[in-house]
Amino acid sequence: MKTKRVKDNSTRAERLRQASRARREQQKEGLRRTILDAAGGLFLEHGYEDFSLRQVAERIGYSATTIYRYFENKDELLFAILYDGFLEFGRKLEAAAQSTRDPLKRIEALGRAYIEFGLRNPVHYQLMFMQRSDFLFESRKGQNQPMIESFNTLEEAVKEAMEARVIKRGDVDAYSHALWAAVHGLTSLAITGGPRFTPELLKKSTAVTLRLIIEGLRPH
Amino acid sequence: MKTKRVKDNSTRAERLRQASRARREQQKEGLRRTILDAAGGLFLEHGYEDFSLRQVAERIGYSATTIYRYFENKDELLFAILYDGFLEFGRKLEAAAQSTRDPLKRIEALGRAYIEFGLRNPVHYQLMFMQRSDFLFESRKGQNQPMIESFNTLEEAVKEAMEARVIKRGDVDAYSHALWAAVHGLTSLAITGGPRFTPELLKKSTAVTLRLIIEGLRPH
Amino acid sequence: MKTKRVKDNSTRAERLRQASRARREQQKEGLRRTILDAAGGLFLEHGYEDFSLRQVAERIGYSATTIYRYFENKDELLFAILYDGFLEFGRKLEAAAQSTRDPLKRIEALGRAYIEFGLRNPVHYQLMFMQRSDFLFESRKGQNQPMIESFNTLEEAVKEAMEARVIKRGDVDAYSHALWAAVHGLTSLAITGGPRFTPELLKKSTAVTLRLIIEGLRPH
Amino acid sequence: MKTKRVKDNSTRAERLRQASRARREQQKEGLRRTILDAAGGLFLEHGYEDFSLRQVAERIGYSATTIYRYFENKDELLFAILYDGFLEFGRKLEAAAQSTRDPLKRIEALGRAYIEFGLRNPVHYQLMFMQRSDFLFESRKGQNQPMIESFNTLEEAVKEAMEARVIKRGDVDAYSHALWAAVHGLTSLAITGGPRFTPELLKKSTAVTLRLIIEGLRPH
DNA sequence: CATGAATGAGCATTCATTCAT
DNA sequence: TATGAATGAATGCTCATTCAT
Repeated sequence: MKTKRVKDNSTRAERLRQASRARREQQKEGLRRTILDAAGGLFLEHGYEDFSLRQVAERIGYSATTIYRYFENKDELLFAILYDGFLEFGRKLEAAAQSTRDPLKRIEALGRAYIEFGLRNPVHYQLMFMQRSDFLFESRKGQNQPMIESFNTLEEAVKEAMEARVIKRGDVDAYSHALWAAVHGLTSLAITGGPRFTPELLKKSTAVTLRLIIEGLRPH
Repeated sequence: MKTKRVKDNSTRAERLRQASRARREQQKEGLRRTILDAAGGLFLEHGYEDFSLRQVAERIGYSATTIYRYFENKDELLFAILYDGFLEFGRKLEAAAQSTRDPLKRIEALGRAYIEFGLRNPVHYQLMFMQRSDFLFESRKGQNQPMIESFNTLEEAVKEAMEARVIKRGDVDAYSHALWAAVHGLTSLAITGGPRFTPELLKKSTAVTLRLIIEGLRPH
Repeated sequence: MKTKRVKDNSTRAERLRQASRARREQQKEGLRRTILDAAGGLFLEHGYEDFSLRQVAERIGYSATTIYRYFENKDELLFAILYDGFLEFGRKLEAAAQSTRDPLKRIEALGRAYIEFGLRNPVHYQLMFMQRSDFLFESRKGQNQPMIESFNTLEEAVKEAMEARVIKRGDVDAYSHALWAAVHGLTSLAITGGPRFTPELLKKSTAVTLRLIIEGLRPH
Repeated sequence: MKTKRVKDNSTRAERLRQASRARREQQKEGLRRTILDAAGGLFLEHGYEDFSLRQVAERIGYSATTIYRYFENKDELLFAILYDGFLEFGRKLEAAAQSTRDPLKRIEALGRAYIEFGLRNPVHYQLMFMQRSDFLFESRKGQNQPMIESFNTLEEAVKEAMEARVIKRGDVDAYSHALWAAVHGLTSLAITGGPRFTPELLKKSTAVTLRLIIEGLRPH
């Protein structure tokens, strides 16, 4: 909604300098990345709706048309962000899963990794889990594999813990979703909540949430 | 005001006029609701961004201009939805809080009421908790009371339960947020998740989530 | 142009009070006048373009529809202002003409009266002489008599002064137009000029302009 | 910039590219002018209020959006006209001032130049002197220099004439404004007056007005 | 590889006006 | 006498996208 749009306060000169920097970076890494990053930035600052290719173009100091060299259209660009997000997300969860052999600690590690990912990559997180993004997958059936795999990592951990008898017997699927819900709830509230969620509150709540869930999962 | 002036010896004409006015007012209220509902529907279908007064108008079969008779502008319309949501939300939580005297059961009831509200009013829920809606409150300082009260209801329940020693001692604030996060996580995932979250899965997960949290909260 | 529009700073309450006052006045004098006055006020404040029946209606505390009881449409309202202006203008010039028997002083008196009218009735003056108002006369052929008469008053005075040999012989028409131009120039600059034309400057310039013209008109 | 790098051994391709760019730029400047002219035309025909970018677009046979490639927004377009006007106006006055060394003739020349400018550029003149155009300068502080300079040219001429004793001693400021008022009066009446001001009448009145003022200014 | 030119569609909002009551 | 309800048309402006170069 226009109402929300905040005019970019940076002067034209500043924007150009930024753009120039962007150009330099591009030589190293490819314009594609630059676009992706700029898009992410805008996303974060102005939200989903006030995110236009035009603005991305201006920010990176290239013409709007140029973006079309790298992404077929807006959705494609959005999908690229989304997909990148899922890849990184998968990597982080995997790493967490392998960080310990203790099934219970693994669950906790997964939870922490999840939350941390969201807080560090709010743009991706929003696109991945807080927005209707079905339409982005529509013409890309099967490409949502990464999301499924990530959930599998979680589920696997729950199953193993259950088999190791360190958590109560029960419906693995339901347990996994409950776990997911808990960490997602915290993450998304933190992202949307703005100033309400101070770092301290967040830390406290994270610890408590994870402890509660783990505690709840334990036998007895 | 004329109603007050005459006691009962209003002429037939007057009574008719009154009736007519009442009817008109009811009609007016009617269209207002219609608009609100249509807006909600669009919101749900197309998401936050693709929601325009134009579309609302078309959907209800009125001209776009007409909407302005009922809402001063787009934000006002959005705010109306939001506000309605908070009122109903508050009512539901309050009702849940008073549905039982057992502190532990009260917490569970609150959780269930929360989730249920979200699932039954996804439009409102999205606007209330899944979107940056600060800007709607910006020019309406003080009107976000309902939101605060609702959270208080939750916190109060946690505090009482703690005082009654049915849950572990601990940081009330953190516990409350953790509880909130858990129910919000489930609710929001269910809303965004689309078909993935089947009614059964949802039911299962809800039960499990609440049990986990409650279990986790219990002493020992 | 919207750019120029300045939001009405008065609170709603104030506006209502104003409206109520307007209502009372109406009982004495007729709503027609109230509308005319409010229209003039808006005209003055917001300029020609940002002048809407809607705003007039709001200002006087009546519905927009009501205005149509008194004026067939916007142009009619505009014309009424214009016409009123010409009537009053004619009266003022006539009075000035009859205020003295000295032909030279009469010319000066006319000039002063002209300028004074413009400064006291800037709204009317703008509509009468500073705007394309042909279209208002289009369907009212013959109703622009007052304007012609006013000019005649001027021309008559010039002619008499010439016959009385107190001013140089010459083209009466050209002299009259030159005189008109001089006072119009001052008046219109003063109206548009905003703060540039301070009261002092105005006074000085008025005196000088009239003296210059009169001086120039004198034989030798 | 490439033009600078190679001395003359530019390849044929490069030269072509240069030419193409130049042509394009010329075309660009061309369309800019076309827009400006069309805007001016509309202005003249329909007046200030009924002047919309849409209409300009339609008139030149381009989409409304296209205009935004050439002018950031409506105000910018208006300002461009205004500014062009002031530049040309300044040039014309300056030329008139330098056309003679006789102080009295210079004043007359300035007056003639003024009127002539107005009649030849009615659009610009209206925007410059017959309309509230402050708001266009609002965000462009300091850019209204040309207007001030022009008035200075006038005032300077008056001052010099006074020092040369060819006009009466008196308040330079007041004299200048009186002079300005006289020529402005004639010019603006001619512009608004439509058919009433025939070329002959205009010529006559111009001559008379200037003679009157000059005559009035002369000592004795 | 990158751009400039251009557009059609859309949006929020305001306006003059009509009609039934 | 006055109003509430409603509308079609217009406005300034932004957006995603295409096309030729």
